[in-house]
Amino acid sequence: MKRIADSTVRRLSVYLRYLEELEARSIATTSSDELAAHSGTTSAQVRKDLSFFGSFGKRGLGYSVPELTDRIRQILGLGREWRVVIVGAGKIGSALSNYRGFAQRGFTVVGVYDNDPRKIGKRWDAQTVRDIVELEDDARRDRPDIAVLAIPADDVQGEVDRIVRAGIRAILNFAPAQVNAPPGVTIKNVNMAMELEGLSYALSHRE
Amino acid sequence: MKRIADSTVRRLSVYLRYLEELEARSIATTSSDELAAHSGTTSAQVRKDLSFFGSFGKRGLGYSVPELTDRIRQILGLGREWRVVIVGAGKIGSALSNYRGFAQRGFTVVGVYDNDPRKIGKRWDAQTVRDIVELEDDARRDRPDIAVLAIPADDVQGEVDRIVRAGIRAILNFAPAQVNAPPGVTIKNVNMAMELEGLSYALSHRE
DNA sequence: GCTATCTTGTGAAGGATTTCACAAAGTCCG
DNA sequence: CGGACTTTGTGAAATCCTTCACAAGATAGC
Repeated sequence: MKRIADSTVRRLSVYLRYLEELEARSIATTSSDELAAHSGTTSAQVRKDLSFFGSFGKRGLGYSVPELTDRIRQILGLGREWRVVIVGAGKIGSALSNYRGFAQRGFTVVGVYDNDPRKIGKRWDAQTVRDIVELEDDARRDRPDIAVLAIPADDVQGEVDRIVRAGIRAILNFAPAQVNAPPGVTIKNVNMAMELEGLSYALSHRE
Repeated sequence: MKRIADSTVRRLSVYLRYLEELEARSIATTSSDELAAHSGTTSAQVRKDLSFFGSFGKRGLGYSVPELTDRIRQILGLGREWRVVIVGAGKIGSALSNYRGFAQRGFTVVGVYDNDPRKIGKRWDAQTVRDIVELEDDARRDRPDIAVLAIPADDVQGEVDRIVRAGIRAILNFAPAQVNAPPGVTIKNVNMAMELEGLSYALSHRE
């Protein structure tokens, strides 16, 4: 299959959220126009995005909400459980695992790790914090798919290497640091400093 | 001035982080090649990004670290204090305000708000949580520039409207919801669900 | 001062993404 | 059943962003 742009995948996520809302309200059909209005894009963009994966609508009528919801879930790979480990038993990881959409979409926390002796062994949400050095051994048993990396900026690369050695091939990185991963490992960076600086830039360049 | 791509501004942020590291190590000069290697891009991209704002290097030599650091800080609008209010006294806001780069780059928390009576009046980091209904009045006195919106997905739009009424023109939104702002107000969305779904998509579409 | 070498700054080319615009397919109603 | 209307799916055009490639400016060594 042709490579799909990152921006397309992100928009599918947004469409899905609105579709779930429609489903909860028992609304049976929607249109590219309506999806666009609630997703901050245009109807042509919605149709183009969906067209990469098939044609799910009916001309003149629009899209069946349950069907399109299912299709997008399938496209995004949300039809199964994803096993997640959180590296860094701090506030960000906690916010994430308490987020109700997290479990709802099939993401399950199978372990929480830290390197701080004061945290190891303590209760943290529904988990007990484990020593980060045990990640590689544990991974053989727990088979996590995704690591959420939420540690301070120091030695981010070392932890990325450890995660990769543990056989995990997807990382959500909250540390404000640039990291390299071998090919075959996907990293998404969420960088609050960068976003704030983007706002600072926007505020500074108003005419 | 010509409109600058969002991606360019984000990369400037990354360059700045590396430059600060070089500065801390008292290294006097660097090159587009070196900046690129530490920022996950190419040297041509670095030079092109900088060229939108001027020419800061010396041919054959590279860039002066202190000078380029200053210039990028200026471009990003980091030469001044930015007054920030946090709406939603939860873990995300707390993680953000405890992040050491936050104060370092001139972002100051001038108020924390919530609508939960159990939180209002309580201590939260170095602040006392105030009632969200007071935001508009307080803003006249505190003159915040940026609002960090970190509440659950319900009624995000209502809070955005309140923030805009309070005269704040930049919002960093952590709520997993699409929001509309009037022109002149900049919103950056940080959406963890979206990022996770992006990873799910990547894991599902490996050959 | 001359040559070899380095690295920037930047037009032009190439590639990717978004927008346009319209034929095709379906519904609705008289 | 036919005409008016709606909305999709998609090539083509337009726009935006990245990469290429190289002249020009600067240094260093002899």
